[in-house]
Amino acid sequence: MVTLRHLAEQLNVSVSTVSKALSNSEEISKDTIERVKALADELNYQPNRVALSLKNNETRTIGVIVPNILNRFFAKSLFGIEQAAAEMGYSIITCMSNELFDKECDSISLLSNGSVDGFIVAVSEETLVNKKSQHLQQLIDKKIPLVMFDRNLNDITCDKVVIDDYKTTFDLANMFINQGRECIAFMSTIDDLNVGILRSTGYEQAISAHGQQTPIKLSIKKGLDYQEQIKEFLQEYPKIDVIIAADNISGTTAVNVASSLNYKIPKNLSIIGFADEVVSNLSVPKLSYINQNAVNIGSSALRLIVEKLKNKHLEKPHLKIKIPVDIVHKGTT
Amino acid sequence: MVTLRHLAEQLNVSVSTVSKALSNSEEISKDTIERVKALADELNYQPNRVALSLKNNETRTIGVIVPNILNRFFAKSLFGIEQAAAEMGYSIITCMSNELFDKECDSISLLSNGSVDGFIVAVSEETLVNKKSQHLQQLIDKKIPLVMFDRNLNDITCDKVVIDDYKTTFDLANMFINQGRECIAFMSTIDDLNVGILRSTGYEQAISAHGQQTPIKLSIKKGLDYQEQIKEFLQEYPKIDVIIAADNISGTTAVNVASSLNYKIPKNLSIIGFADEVVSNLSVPKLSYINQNAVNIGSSALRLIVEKLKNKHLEKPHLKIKIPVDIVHKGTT
DNA sequence: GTGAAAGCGCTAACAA
DNA sequence: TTGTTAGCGCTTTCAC
Repeated sequence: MVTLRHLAEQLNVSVSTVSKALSNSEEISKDTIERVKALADELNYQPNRVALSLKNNETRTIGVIVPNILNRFFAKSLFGIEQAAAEMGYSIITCMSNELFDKECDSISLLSNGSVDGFIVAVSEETLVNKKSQHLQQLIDKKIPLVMFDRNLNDITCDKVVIDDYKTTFDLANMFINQGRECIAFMSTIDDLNVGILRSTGYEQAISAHGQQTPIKLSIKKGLDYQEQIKEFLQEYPKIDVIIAADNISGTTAVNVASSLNYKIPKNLSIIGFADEVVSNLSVPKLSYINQNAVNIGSSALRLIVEKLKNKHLEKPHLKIKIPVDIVHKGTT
Repeated sequence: MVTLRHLAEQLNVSVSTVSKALSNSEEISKDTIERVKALADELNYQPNRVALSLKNNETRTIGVIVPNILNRFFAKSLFGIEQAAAEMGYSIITCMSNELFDKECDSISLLSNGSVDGFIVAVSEETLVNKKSQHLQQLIDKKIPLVMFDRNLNDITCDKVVIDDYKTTFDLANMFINQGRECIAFMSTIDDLNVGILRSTGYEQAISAHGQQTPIKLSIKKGLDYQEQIKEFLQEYPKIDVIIAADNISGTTAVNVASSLNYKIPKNLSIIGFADEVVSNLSVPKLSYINQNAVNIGSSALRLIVEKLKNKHLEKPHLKIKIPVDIVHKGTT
């Protein structure tokens, strides 16, 4: 690695002269600046980032902790985070909790020793279900900036980026009611998560408020065959004419299962899920979907934390940003 | 942030005493060690990682550059990398090239200034197609360890982790030939990538060697509707009784399109794709698949680079690790 | 216009 | 047993 000292020695000047020359200091003669820059270019000098971090007490790196990158929503969020980070000259260190509280704690403590300037976190299922928050509270106590997204804890006071899960399914159910649909069902693989509960409640309250229908819900179990569970559900409630799927897998699966059972979609059965363009294309007909704009969620979270870092002296109030969702009608509504 | 100096001042000892005490040095009295550790615990002291990095000239961080994390294969690879890294006490800084050469270069130069100890890279489509390799050659010249996986360049001499793409489709085609299938087709969305070409060639040579059939290939175009393209292909070649899909989207799509056209799967039409359990479950019947063991590829790459870092003084020959694939028969074969 | 020195937080050789 | 010092690579204040 080429250092300032290498340059200084070769040019017979001092390290500080080289440093100043490279930053175009007025103190240094034009001639020296040129000589220094020429050699720096030639040797492909790059200032050591670690030394700069130590000196400036900032790493320009953000720690990102997500539960599971195989979940397309988190993959997209991470994509948004990285993209925004690259634009702003930041790097991201990514850790995956695998939905485990302990791994989440380990990751946070591994990084909260100066490795990163702040954190973006979506907590694990375990953390959420057991409402554990000490590890995040510790960050706040240490005054390390924190932004939570999607999976957030009410106990923790920090900036948050979310979608309005409740309102989304509430509106959706009402939309179908207004279309004259008579048996609107709901299915979910994420019944234990706050976002899952909010989506479920939104659906339920819309149906109940209407008064003519009762909520019909399938809570899909993780270990078992999804297709079988959906098939049995459809057979148990043959009157179902709408399915609202709360996650990004069951919607597509439902379309394909229902098709194989010769349902006419969307004539006799409408299906909508939380998904995106790519997932939508995996079913015939193509799944209509709620686009959560995960990329946007991620980039908003990143910009928010960089904002906080730049104004660390100010004690700004904490924001809760709600990213709007899009309803995209394809072949199943 | 609590530093050694804080501890030292509070305890009226020197910084070096504190440092030694915390590392259980024999030089320090039991009593002092206890007092130091007690205070360190109380104040939740954590050694500053940046300072350690500067001192030791190693960051215990690996730079990971992938083309596109929304591709499930890379998401899984990244998962494997992170998991192995966490086990070995390493962090990863992730950059996404979005299949662009320039972004890839930027990421590499952003990180090759001491930010990371080494790189794990799967190059972008652009890099691959244009065979650009200067940016990677620069790493090698600087003696920064590099491991490439999946998308690798022949020009670059470094450690590599891959699967045997050619042999996989070659064997697959022969399997179907031996089953008596008479019209084996191939489809791909990745015809421009080396892995795509290898898979295509494997298929083609197996078919040609057999002599009774001619290769039938569909090169799926990115901008256009996948389902339409597959539908037209099936209608153009109604005799097709096997589809080998080279990527992780077209297999599932093909099953669902063929089902909607009333093909009897797998009786009259077998389909197999490069996919995994989760993707397989998205079609009815469930897609049979080649599991590339992406997680394993990722963790192998990580372990390989850590190995290199630990033996940086040794000039070991470069390895090319071939990760075996699994064929998983589900409902479409 | 240039250089010496201090300091970011840490470790380790050396001194006391 | 404890402390002093130097140094990792950099910036910046202060001398010259």
